[in-house]
Amino acid sequence: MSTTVVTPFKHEGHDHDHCVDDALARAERQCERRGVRLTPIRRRVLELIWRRHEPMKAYDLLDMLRAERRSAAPPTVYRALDFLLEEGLIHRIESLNAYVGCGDPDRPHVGQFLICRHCNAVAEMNDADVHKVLADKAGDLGFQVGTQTIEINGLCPICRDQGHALNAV
Amino acid sequence: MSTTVVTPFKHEGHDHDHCVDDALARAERQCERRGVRLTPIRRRVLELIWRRHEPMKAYDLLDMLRAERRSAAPPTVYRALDFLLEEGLIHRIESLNAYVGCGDPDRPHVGQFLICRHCNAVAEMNDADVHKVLADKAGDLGFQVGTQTIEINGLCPICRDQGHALNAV
DNA sequence: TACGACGTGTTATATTGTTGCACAAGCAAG
DNA sequence: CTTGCTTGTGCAACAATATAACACGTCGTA
Repeated sequence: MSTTVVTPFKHEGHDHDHCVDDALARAERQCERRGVRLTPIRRRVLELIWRRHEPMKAYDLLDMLRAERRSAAPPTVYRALDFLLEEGLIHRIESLNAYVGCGDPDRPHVGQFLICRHCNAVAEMNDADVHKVLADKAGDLGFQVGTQTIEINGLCPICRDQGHALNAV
Repeated sequence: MSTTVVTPFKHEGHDHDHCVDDALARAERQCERRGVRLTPIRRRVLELIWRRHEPMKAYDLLDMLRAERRSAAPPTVYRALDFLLEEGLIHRIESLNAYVGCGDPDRPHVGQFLICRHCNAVAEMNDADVHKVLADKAGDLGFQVGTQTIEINGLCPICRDQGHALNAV
């Protein structure tokens, strides 16, 4: 089984406070190791992203930031996001213009995302088979693969079990 | 081999006029069959997209439209794009906010795109193995797959052969 | 003819992301 | 410690992408 579940769906009963604290602690350790600064703004943005455990839009983050920091403006948020992306602490979901926390920031990687169209939950996989079959097929066409953007829209286990259907977006 | 190359890279020596005319003729036939109207605006937008054979941005299309139709405004372009997307005549590249022609509009499908970071050329694959491995892996996690967004950034055969490197974006 | 569906024109607005410059905070060399 | 460098932040404006709302026109058809 080559699947690594980097960030699972937020299942019922998971201790979300703990999950967020964990992510922040990991981020702090990693930044220290790398000699980069997880400043209060950057830390707060990362926390806001993890708190919701679903893709967060830049301007939603901005609104939240503004509630506690009068000076917050678009560049405030985008700079923090750029830093967090750079350090691998978050990923950008292209199909949503939104950002999610990364459960495994240590190694640089691109994620393979499963996005629930009903509840917006996101899980991140990192599956070597997926990566390989894409790289092989692209290679057959003479294409040299750089970064893969893979975003699957559908229904998460919980929403599926609740009888929500794919066709009704 | 489960790979279908829906739209190949524009290789040297390919007769681009013919390629564009073909795409337009196919589009016309398909719209007629379906009883929908490929109006002059819609046809022109489709033609502009095919002409360049690379991802086209909405506002670039708008600028071109405006050159020949004074009344063109953002809704003019976006309505045409919506129609063309709906009919499967073009695809949207999420990671670029751009649009490309589809070489096989007949059957509804989502494409798997190879995008050259050097020359911006795009090829569309539609590979059943890729689709299946993703669906299987997602299924293992209890996720029901709806639509797949797959966009691979890298180097097309020509740019690769010319010695361009991946790391230099 | 009258109606209804569809396509377009027009204006305004919403959403998402960037540039440029000034200032402040942390840090290292002398 | 202080000078100077690098990095982070404040702030104002702007650029790029996309949608809303409503009026009007065209065309097929009852």
